[in-house]
Amino acid sequence: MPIYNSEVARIFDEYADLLEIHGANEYRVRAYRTASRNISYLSHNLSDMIRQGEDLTKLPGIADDLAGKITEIVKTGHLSALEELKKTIPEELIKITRIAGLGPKRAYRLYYGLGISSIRELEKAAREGNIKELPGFGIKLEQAILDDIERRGKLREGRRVLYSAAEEIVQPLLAYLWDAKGVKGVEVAGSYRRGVETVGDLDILITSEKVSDAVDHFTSYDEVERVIARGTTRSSVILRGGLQVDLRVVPEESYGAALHYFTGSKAHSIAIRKRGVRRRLKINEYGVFKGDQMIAGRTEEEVYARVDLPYIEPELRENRGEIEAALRNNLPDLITLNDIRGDLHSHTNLTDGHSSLEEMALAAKKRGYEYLAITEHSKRLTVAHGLNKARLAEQIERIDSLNNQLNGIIVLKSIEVDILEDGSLDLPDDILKKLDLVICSVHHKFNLPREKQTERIIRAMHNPYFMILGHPTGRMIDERPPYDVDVERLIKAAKETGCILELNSQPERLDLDDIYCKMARDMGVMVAINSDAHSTQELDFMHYGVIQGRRGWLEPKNVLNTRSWPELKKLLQKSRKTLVSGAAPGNISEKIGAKR
DNA sequence: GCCGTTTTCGGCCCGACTGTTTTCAGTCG
Repeated sequence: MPIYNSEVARIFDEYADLLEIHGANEYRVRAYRTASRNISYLSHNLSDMIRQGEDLTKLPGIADDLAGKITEIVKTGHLSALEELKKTIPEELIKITRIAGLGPKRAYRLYYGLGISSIRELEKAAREGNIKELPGFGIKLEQAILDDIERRGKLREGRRVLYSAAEEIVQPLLAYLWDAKGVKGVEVAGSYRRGVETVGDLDILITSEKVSDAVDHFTSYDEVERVIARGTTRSSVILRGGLQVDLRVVPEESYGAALHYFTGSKAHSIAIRKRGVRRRLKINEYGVFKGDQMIAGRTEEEVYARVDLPYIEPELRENRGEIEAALRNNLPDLITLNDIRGDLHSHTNLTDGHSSLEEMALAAKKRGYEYLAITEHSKRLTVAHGLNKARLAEQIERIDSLNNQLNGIIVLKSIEVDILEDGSLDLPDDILKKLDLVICSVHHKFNLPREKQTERIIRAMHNPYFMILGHPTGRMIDERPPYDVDVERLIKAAKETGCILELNSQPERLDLDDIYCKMARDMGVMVAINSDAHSTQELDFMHYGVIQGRRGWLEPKNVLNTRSWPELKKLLQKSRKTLVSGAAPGNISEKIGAKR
């Protein structure tokens, strides 16, 4: 059973958590966290590196000690130092540090003072009034603990909200904040601005001539349930529904510095400030300082310029190589919604969609698209009334006739065909061959062992009509984990067989995720960003996919549906001819000119 | 525990806010 990078990263993170509670040197803790983060974004498998005798200390943040620990984990599946530590500190204490107001120090005191090692015990002790008696604790902290436990109960433990749900909250809140007297600027920062698929809280930045008015206006917003902090420059509230919103009021001359600082990510901010330190500059949310003198801060561009970097787009700010790319003058020219020329995945009311064929076509035209692929489910998916060969043949005729009537939009004859358990497709080649486009997806048997699931999909990719792998991991954020599949191998197989991977824009899917998008891009495999719309309105989901794609460093040239229909048609036909004629597997990505 | 334009030891990002304290520790982002 090979150990994956994510497992090594998880073990290092857990070790860091326990070390912190144990009171270890904070920089030692930080070293494990840094290593964990670096490992989880690595595009090479650590197991492979060790087997091939590569030097792990070449990796950032890894020296002899951690290289040894990685080797131990890869060879034995666990870390003995972590097992030892668990004997002195219960691992459940980690959960306690996630409660608002509690961190490692207080968790440790709760454990040694009252023997508390679980949320349940914590709640009981707080209700009985035992916590306020501990030194360093008091009545307010005790109440705050109870409040947070209750809030988590409502929200489900540690839940973050989908980006799309946060978007619904953000729009009216921003409009409301603009109404305050003296407001000169309002912007959302934080993970929302970086386009992260789920948002833990909202960070809003405001510039105003009347600071206290702005804070008053904010805290009296109709949706505010509770005010949890109220300072002169910062204020935090909990909205109905449980989402926390932090407001920061900043002066205009600091706006860029503040926006940069509060957009994060934390890792990116730290890396930027370290570059500042090396230049004897102090960078904080008020600006860039040389001694006591402020030398920049009105715009983000100014801040970057002071550490000799070009502007870096928010979606890239994760310290996953964007600073190094900026130094090489090699930042990606990120895709935008305007680059998208069509949608290659949609359904109609013939199967499980809600709009008619004509309605979908016209809605796509209205969005300025050149083409829309109607990709109904295939017969295996009975709950969705999937099409058999005869019904698909009828649909092909309907689309042909619709295309004769329509102007300015082309409907592609397509299918989202099921990949069966043995890796064959749910419809025969003789009908697939009549289509413009074939998406292949896994919709059942999610629980196959990793090896079998991976083989199943790779076998399907060798079918000459396989063009796009739909929602490659099947995950539903917060609802269903991805099926166990080796995505790195899928990307390699896509490269070999000339297949394209989908980035599905349904807000709870966003599958591929950002990290795998970048991996596909780095390996020269193209991505198709599709809405998977089941109604005309859902065509607008495309923008979620574009945001995720930007987080995955995708440029227009990496994305299939930035091509015009004639280009796309030529490429798909060419690719199919190569594959059907039995020649060596072609590579659509290379043919279309995807670089890198 | 890592790292090196302060290079093999000494530093490692920075400030606001709260609560529990009488000057600051802990948490948070």
